[in-house]
Formats: sequence, structure tokens, C-alpha cells
Amino acid sequence: MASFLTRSPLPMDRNLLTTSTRTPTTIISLRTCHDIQEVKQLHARFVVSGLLGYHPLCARRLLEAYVTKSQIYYAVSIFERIPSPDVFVYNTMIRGLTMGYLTEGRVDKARKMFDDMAAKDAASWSALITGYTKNGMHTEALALFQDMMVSHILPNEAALVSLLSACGQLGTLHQGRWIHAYIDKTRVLMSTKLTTALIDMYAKSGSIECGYGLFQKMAWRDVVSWGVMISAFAIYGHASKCFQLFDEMLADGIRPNKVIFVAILSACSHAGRVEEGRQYFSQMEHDFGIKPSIEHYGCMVDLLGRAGLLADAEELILSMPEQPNSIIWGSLLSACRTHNDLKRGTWAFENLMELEPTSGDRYKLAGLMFANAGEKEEATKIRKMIHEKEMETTCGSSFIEVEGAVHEFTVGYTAHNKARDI
DNA sequence: ATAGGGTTAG
Repeated sequence: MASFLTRSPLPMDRNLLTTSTRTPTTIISLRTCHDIQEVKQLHARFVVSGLLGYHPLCARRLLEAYVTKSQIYYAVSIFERIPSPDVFVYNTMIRGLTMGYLTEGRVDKARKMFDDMAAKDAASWSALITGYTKNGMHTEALALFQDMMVSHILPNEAALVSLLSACGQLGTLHQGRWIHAYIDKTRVLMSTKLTTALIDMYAKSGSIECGYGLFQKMAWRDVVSWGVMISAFAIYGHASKCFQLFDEMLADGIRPNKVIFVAILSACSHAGRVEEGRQYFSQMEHDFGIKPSIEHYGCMVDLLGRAGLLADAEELILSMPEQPNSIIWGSLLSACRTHNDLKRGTWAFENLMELEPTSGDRYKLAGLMFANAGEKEEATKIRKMIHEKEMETTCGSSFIEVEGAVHEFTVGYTAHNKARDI
């Protein structure tokens, strides 16, 4: 059966194909497509003209284009028709399999492809490490790094950035420090991205001072570097520091993006800075042209709710252009519990039941609200529902690393054998 | 004739 790979070029393209030593512009233009439809149109042209089977670059560039557009289905179909894929093609496939919307077993497929590869380069390891961190499989990413070191393959910058992100998510400070030392020792260039990843790792692992030290020494800070630093201080509740950094960022000529405002607004929320929060919220749209997204509304509802301004929170929710999500309702419910607002709390709870009918934590919170307000009947009704529907409830917990070991702490749990010391 | 990678509300 003749496939498009074996078909000879049509007469109209034959001239172009045989006389030119340069890559056809249609193949080059695959890289600048920003729309899937454009890629598909070019794909069709390549099939019809026979270029796909004729030019060795055509299939791999098409594969690359589908991968960057997260079109794994098309990427696989192209991949399967490449006669003898090289490392670059395999690496592109590993990236594609671990990117975009995950369907079951795609990371495993990437792993299998990786294991089956006869020749792997640093980019192959990097692709899978990044794939793991992108899918929240941080432990697997760090384990793969160990294998990589054993195989004497030097990690590239992309791998190091992903590994630092994994360390930050897990809070494994000593592994992060080890990578930092490794970077210094091997004289890897400290780029903006790498330094930003280090700052984020330190901040998320409880060493904000280390992160801030690196930040201050940076030669070039982009909007992400500022975002990492401001978010870090926001989590620590240092609102004034966030405001100061925001001004410094503007003075540095960097325009804030939506992420910066999420960080600033969450800083306001954690520190109870209602007035500043309101100012930044309106400044965001009027001075910087950024339309508030659901995350920004989430921060504002939380800010107003914590401050007990529940009527304002309600008004804001009703003014939202899109449907509030469970985070917004959960935030409102939590505020209603602390401020004993049964009316709005019930409203939030009703919406939560629609959006997350099986989340035991939401029901538990509502139960506590009714119990606090003396509504014993409502409270028992909810407790029964949790029991009957066999809903799972989680408790808040935190991880802390001491001398290389990670300990988990659960709210109300003091049975840890060295809880006091830690 | 070659990419990838860092920030985000409870």
C-alpha cells in the first residue's frame, strides 16, 4: 500500500525539490504557526505535494509543531511514520507525551519510550525529568536525577530548573542546596531562569533569606523573577515588603502581569490590608489594563471575608463576569464560619454542594459553622450526610525537613515522637 | 537544522 511517505512528489513541486538545496519555506514556516489550524493546513499541503515523504526535515518539524501545540494524537501519527527516528525525534515525543492535558498512562508511555531508547542524551533525561515535575511527580523526577548522575550524564539548564522546582514543591531543602552547590561547582551559567528557580526553591523550602539574597544579587530580573520574590513574601505574610518590591519593579521598568497582582492581593489578604488590596485591585485594571481573573476575585473575596466585610464580598461575587468556582465559595464559607454569618454561609454551602458534591471538607466546614452558631439540628444533619455518603475528609498537614528527614505534621496531632524538638 | 525550563487565589 502506497503511503504518503513513499509517494513521489507531484510534478509541480518536483522542480522546487530537486533544484533547491535550501529548506523549503513552507517547512520553515511550521515554527512560526501560532494556530493549530495553520499547522493542519500545512500538513495537508505536505501530504498532497509529497514533500512529507520526500524531505527529511518535513516530518520532524511537523511532529515538533504538533507537540508544541499539545496535539499528541497528530504527533503520534506523524511519529509512527518516521522510518528510523533519531534521539531528537524521541525527545520531542517524550516532551509531547508529558505535556498538555494528561490522559491516563501518558507519562508511563514516555517512560517506556525513554527506557527503550538505545541512545539517550542530556535532553532525553531532561525531557522526562521535566515531564515528571509538570505532572506533579516530583519524587520520580528526583529519582531520575539520581540515575542520571550515576550514568555520568551532565544535566542541562532545563533539567536543573525542573529539579529545583521539584525540590521546592517537596520542600527538600538539602537536595535543593545540593543542586545549588553542584551549579556553583560545575560553573553552570547562572541565568535569570536558573537563579529564579533557585530563589523559588529556597522560598518554598523555608529559607526566604537565602532566596532574597540571590534576588538582590541578580543582574537581570524579569517579571517572573519579581513574581517569585513577591509571591514568596506574600506567603510569609510580609505585605509591606511586597508593596516595596512592587514599586521597585515599576522603577526597574518591568510591567506587572496578572501573576504579580495575584501575589500582591494574596499578600493583602494574609496581612488583612483591606484598603491597599482594594487600591491594587482597581489599579490593576485602570492603570495596567489587566482584567481581573477568577484568581484575583478569589483573593478579594478572601480579603474581604477575613476582614468580616461579608456584604462587600457578596457584592463582589455577584459582580463577577464568570461563574464563581469552589475556591471562591469555600473562601466565603470559611469567612462566614469565623464571622457567624449563617445567611451567606448557607448560600455559599448550597453552591459548594452543586460544584463539589463529594467533598467532605466542605460539608465539615459548614457543619462547624452551624454548630458554632448553635444550629444543632443543621449541624447533625450535615454530619449524617458525611457519614452516609462516606465522604473523605482530609486534615491540614505540613511537612518540615530537619537534618535531611521529612516529617509530616497533622493538625491536632502531637504524637510525633520528637514533635516538641522539631 | 535543533527544543525544553522558573511565578498564580482557599
